Amino acid sequence: MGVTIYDVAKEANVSMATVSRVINGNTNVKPATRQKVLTAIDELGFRPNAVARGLASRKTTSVGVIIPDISNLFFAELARGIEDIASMYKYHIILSSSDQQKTKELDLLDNMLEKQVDGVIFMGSSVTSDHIEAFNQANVPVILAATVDDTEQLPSVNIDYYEAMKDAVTYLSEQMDQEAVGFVTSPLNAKINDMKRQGYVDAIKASGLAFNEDYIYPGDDSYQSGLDAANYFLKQQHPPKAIITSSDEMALGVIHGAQDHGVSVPNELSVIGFDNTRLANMVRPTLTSVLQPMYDIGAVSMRLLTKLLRGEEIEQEQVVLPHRIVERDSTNA
Amino acid sequence: MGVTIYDVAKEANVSMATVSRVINGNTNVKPATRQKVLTAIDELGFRPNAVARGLASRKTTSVGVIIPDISNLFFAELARGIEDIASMYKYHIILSSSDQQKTKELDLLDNMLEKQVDGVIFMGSSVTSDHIEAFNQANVPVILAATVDDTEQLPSVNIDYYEAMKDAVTYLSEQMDQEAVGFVTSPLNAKINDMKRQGYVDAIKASGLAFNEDYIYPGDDSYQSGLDAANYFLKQQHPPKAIITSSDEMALGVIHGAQDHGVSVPNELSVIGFDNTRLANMVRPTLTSVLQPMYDIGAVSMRLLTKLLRGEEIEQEQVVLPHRIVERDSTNA
DNA sequence: CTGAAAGCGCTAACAT
DNA sequence: ATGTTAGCGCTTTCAG
Repeated sequence: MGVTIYDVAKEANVSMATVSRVINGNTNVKPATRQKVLTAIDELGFRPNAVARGLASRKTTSVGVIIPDISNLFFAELARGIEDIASMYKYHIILSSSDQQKTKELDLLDNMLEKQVDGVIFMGSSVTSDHIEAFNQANVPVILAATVDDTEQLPSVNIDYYEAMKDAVTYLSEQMDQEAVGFVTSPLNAKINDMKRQGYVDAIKASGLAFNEDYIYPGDDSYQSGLDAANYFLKQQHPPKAIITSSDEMALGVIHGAQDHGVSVPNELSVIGFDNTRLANMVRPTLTSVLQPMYDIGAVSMRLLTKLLRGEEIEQEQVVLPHRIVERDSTNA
Repeated sequence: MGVTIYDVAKEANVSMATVSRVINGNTNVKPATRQKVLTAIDELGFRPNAVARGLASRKTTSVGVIIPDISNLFFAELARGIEDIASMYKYHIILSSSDQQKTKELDLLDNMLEKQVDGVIFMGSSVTSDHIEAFNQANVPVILAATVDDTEQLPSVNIDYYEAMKDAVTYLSEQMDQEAVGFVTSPLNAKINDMKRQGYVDAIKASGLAFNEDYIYPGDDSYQSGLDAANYFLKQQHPPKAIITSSDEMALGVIHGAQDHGVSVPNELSVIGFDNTRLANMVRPTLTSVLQPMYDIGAVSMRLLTKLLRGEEIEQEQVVLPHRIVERDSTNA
């Protein structure tokens, strides 16, 4: 624009320091002076230059968000949670999609650090030692959202994927009496997928069933791979009587795939999704799903970051949010 | 971090000006010198401070994106288009959701301008004169994406909503012989909704049908309002034989609502959605929909912005992208 | 091809 | 309560 703090100072007959105090809400300003300055600001249409402020104060009030794919419903919801809390605390979001590519993730981090973000929220497929090193080098807090790191060195917000999956399988097997349960995995987050898989295996065994590798289908998180999974399972000699998927979108695929095979859900096949996105209500039969509070994960991550940024007390750096099964019509209650 | 251009200069035995030249790719540097500097940068782990750069150069290589709601599939897709092109041109995105609230939109714009964004992409419900004024005051280019402004004062990227809706209704009435067509509106963008509505009315009249206000149901863009719309229409004495909605999500609602009433789609009722989101494939019957290229709208908007920013030649500031009807199983072809 | 010096617009001691 | 004075880390003339 051109109008600076200096112009305002002249207009209001004060020093630039006083103007600075006013725009920063410093209390040490006589009300009359403040008013004079405010008037001048208004008349001149002064807008403080956040870049200059950032340089002088070494704080930018902006945080970087690295997300696998903003067009994915799951992450978009999470992003919204981050955003709402960020704006509540007057932070801005610099948002970039990484497509889960490690190089891109690291590059984005670097770019964001160049922009002097005050902190970073990271969502990604896996946290390698390269990641950890980069995060440590960052000199600003980094928080993992819906992303697991074995070493637990970084603050993070997640649900207990192992228990969640175990609960889901148990829920299913309780109503089915020793019937096979299929599992459609997702490559989205390597570690999380491992935890889910382990939960699945343990629950299967706990319910007295034999674990069978054939009952695991590697999905890619898309609707189409749900369709494919249904096809895969239903062509087996002893198809599972229930299928649990790693995401709702794949669950819809499974349901429709089953219906295409003339298999009725939930009578002949129970299906349970994961995440409890809005999709769960947008299918017939409606989808039973493991609720993962995406919005909350985002919101809590951002809240945690603000605490770190303001030096507030942190009780727990590894936050585990509750999950639960939301029963709908794709399973027999 | 602490390591500055000055440290690098000392380490490489050159002046900071030379270091600056190297990191800016200025050609006027002897290869040997460049190499020395590069080595020093590497050894010291120097990371240029984009904030300082921004202050000195008056360019931040970041653009503001004001979006109604990032968790909405439609906008998320659009955002992805923006992002991909932005990252291709080395721009960063500052992203904020406005929930279509005018005050919030204007506030966000202001904040982004304080951050000295080089340009803005705006998506919103309506462009009032206050908006126009604010945009003009901005001193950086503002582009409307999937957002219509009557006055055509601002560069924008859209489809022809009027024609698109007209096409959809014509498509429907051609296969139905004088049957009524219902329309579920959306409040998302006031002006766009008007255009769609006008397209609907004109097409109805053109096909020799009488226009009937009862055949328009005011939706709110949610799945639930699609359900409600189906309920509303099917309880009428002469229910429409086809329904066109302003979004795919509402169309799913209509389909399921109809099925709940025992009405078969498409045999007894044709349904056509709008936007052709991924949702269109995730329902049975699959949904015929008017394709609106969200990703492209985002991508083209961002590309247009980069042109404006680099002073490149612009042929047309009001870009109208093509639409078309994607036929699936919710209508009788 | 390289260096010196003057800012960019603001914050943050330090004075007064 | 208010003013003065250094920078923040970099770009950008202007010299040479």
